[in-house]
Amino acid sequence: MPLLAEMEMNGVLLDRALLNEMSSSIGADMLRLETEIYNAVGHDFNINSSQQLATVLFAELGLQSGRKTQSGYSTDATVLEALADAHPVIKFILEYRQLSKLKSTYTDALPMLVNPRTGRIHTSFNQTGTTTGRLSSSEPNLQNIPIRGELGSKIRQAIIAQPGWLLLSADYSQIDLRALAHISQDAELIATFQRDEDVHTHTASEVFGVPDSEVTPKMRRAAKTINFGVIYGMSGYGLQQATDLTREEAELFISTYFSRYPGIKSYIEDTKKQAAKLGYVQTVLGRRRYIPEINSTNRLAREAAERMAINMPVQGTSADIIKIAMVELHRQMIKRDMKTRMTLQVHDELVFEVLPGELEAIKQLVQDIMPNAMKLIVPLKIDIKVGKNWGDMS
DNA sequence: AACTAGGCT
DNA sequence: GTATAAGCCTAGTTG
Repeated sequence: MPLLAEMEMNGVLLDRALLNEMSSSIGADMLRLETEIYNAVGHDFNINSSQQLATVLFAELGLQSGRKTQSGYSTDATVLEALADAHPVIKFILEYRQLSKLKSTYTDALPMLVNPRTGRIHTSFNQTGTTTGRLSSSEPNLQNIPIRGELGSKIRQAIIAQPGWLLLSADYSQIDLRALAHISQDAELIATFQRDEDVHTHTASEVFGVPDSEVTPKMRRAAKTINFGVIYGMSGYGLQQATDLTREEAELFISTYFSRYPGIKSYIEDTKKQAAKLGYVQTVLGRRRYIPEINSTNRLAREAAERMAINMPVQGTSADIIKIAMVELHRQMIKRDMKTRMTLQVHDELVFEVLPGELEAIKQLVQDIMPNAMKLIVPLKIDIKVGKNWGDMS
């Protein structure tokens, strides 16, 4: 029996042959990279050890060390990327790291978690594991299956429907920013969604002072970073780190953003004040998160608490919305005695394993229920895709 | 068990 | 002077 705090859903099927083949080919690539790395460095060492790697890079090769961790110099991807032109071994290490992650966490691990009785993977969806109201997923975590890059997308293709069936994915479009528009009541952000515009393009247009039609990909990318950054309480420094802007440009970018979206600025200020006064913040539905550190005399601790306070109502409201949709969808599927099953939730996305004869019915249900799960001041939109696996859908 | 790193939304 | 973007889970290394 699962704990009350877990949902045991139907499980998903794996293309084991695909994963097997990927494990082998990744393993072969890693061996090649290993040799390249040892040659470039002049000796063997454990590439998986960040400690040993730091010694090699910063003490032996004399590369410029950067950020420090608690125990020494960081060798994470942002540090290595900055060193990519300084020594040929860096690119090999970055590639090795990527392959190592995908192999150990996914292509090797997933097949071992197939239940011999059902032939499926049964993750646990933990309902009490987060501070914001999101679900989490474990053993295995099916909420962090790779999607980026050729290999990532290939791993996702290994999550398949049973023969003759289909997977349907329905994801909310920009749900966090729509929740933010609702909570903050910012006029400009509300108008963007009411006009059904591309939110990142529109932010770029506002901040750079050009028409939407003249927003370049680079401008849109910067706007996207700030749109997400705002939800997380990002600083000028943080924006600078995440983009190729200078510190001054980043500061200006943020202050311009707040002048164009004054409701967002007030939301952030009001939320910090409310949290300090009450000791908690809450979602639209009243789900609370207590944040005792909000009044800490330690500035770092207090500022971290402020960012949590800013983020929780947004992330938590999105979680409330998709949970309502899940409950209602489940009810309606039972009522219609459908064979189609809800199989995964990934924060703003639901995945169903669909009997083809029920495809139109489930599409209709999803389209009726998800956008109407909660009435916000802006519309909720979803995108629906269908395919034989989770990797290529249209 | 703590730490580092990296996968996802 | 210092650190600086929310929420998770898993794997490998180290002591």
